[in-house]
Amino acid sequence: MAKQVVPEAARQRRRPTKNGTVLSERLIVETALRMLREHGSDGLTVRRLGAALGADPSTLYRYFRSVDELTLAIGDELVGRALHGWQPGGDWRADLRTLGARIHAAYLAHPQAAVLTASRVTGRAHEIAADEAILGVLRTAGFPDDAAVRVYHAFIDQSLAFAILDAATLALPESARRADEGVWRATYAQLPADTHPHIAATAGLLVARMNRSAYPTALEMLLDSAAAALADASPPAG
Amino acid sequence: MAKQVVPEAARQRRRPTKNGTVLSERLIVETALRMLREHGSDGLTVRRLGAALGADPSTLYRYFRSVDELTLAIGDELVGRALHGWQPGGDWRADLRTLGARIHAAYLAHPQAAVLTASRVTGRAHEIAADEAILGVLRTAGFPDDAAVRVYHAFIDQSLAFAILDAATLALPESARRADEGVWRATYAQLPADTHPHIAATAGLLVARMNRSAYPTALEMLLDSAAAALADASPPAG
DNA sequence: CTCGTCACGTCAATGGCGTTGGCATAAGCT
DNA sequence: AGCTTATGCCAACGCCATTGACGTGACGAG
Repeated sequence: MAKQVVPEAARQRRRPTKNGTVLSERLIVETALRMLREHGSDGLTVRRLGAALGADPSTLYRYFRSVDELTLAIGDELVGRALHGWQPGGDWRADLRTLGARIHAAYLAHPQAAVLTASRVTGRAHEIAADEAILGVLRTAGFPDDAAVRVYHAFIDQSLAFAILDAATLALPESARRADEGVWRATYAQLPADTHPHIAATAGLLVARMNRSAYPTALEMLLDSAAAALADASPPAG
Repeated sequence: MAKQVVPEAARQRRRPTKNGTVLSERLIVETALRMLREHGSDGLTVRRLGAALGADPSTLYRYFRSVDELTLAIGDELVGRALHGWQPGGDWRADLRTLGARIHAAYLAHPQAAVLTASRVTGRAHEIAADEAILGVLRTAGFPDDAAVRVYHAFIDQSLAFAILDAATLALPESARRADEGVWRATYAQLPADTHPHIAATAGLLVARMNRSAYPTALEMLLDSAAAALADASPPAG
């Protein structure tokens, strides 16, 4: 029989843990986010999370059926933070830029968490709100439904893909990051010109660009292409 | 003292394992790839990999210092398969399209492996060959070095980001995939129009597009933009 | 043909992990 | 005051990656 997990709203009879903290879904997610940031992707374990909260590890299963469910909650919290306080401004290009930048920033603020929840569909409140917001921007701007869905899809994919890619390099454990960086300097910068002429010729430029994000450029290309589609769909008024 | 890992070439005195198989770096990587495909991302463990090879788990540490190193080898194998037999054709746009498609395909053929190695720098042979190939295509086509590096960077990022994003949804454990799909049908398709008008209005279109990749479109946008940059840099001959 | 070396396979053990079922207890309702 | 039950704790299970000590068999040297 599946263990019962009572939804947050119905929770009532909280008992403090041994050391006095009072648990809640929110407190757990926030603590998990902090642990991810401070101790890396591998630093978050049920046992350590329990310890950080002063609670027995097994207690957390009263709030989340599994680490996977906790993961989804963390992801949705990230989306929630990204969208918090956002309002559409009326210019769809500016709106999409802002939304994209917010998502990107939220992910980069917690790269380890971002990587964990990459590509999952949470179906939780914040995620749904984000989808509704994006579709709303496009449809309000006059995109026909099918074009709106196309642009929505491309926008989501591009934002997520780049945010995750950027986050992934930030989220690597310190050791892996140093290893990867070492590989660049030790291997790429030293390749002889006779076997690898093109890398050798551009090694300096390559290393300099190493940690730049390609997202802003890609987003502008997407916006241009969407604008062209919109112009086609709705011929200039008057 | 660090355990000694002898490079493949220097290996000599192979002894068959208990059940007769003769190990090699290549055999291990290929078995790992098969296990990933068949049993999912969580299905690959040192213990199970050992069992599949008929070898004691600890034996694998004679070939790879850690699972992380094995992971990098798997990633490089994927790149190697993607580029195998490829030759530049002289038209840089076509070449980049082909390279992108090959990488994309190789990743999608082993989504679990692709996700594992996402965003790592292996510094191994195949990866270096790929970088050299891409830079070669661009510089041979007449891109000045800085433009070549810019396009290279955008191309790599976009290819990898989308390949990984696409692979990630394929790579989820069966349970998570069913859960995510269920969320779409159960949650998104059922949202009432008064609270979520935009999702409700486009639910059908959204669900239909669910598993389409945004990569091809994004790649064409990138190629167009690169072509424009090239035209600026080298005014038409004649 | 013999012998020594040592690469490589195996064994056993360590400490960590997620997860579960049983139990005690205190919060809130009647 | 008494009952129900949500919630925290405990102990245990079967996994995991990794390591150090131990053999043993293949090979090169003579």
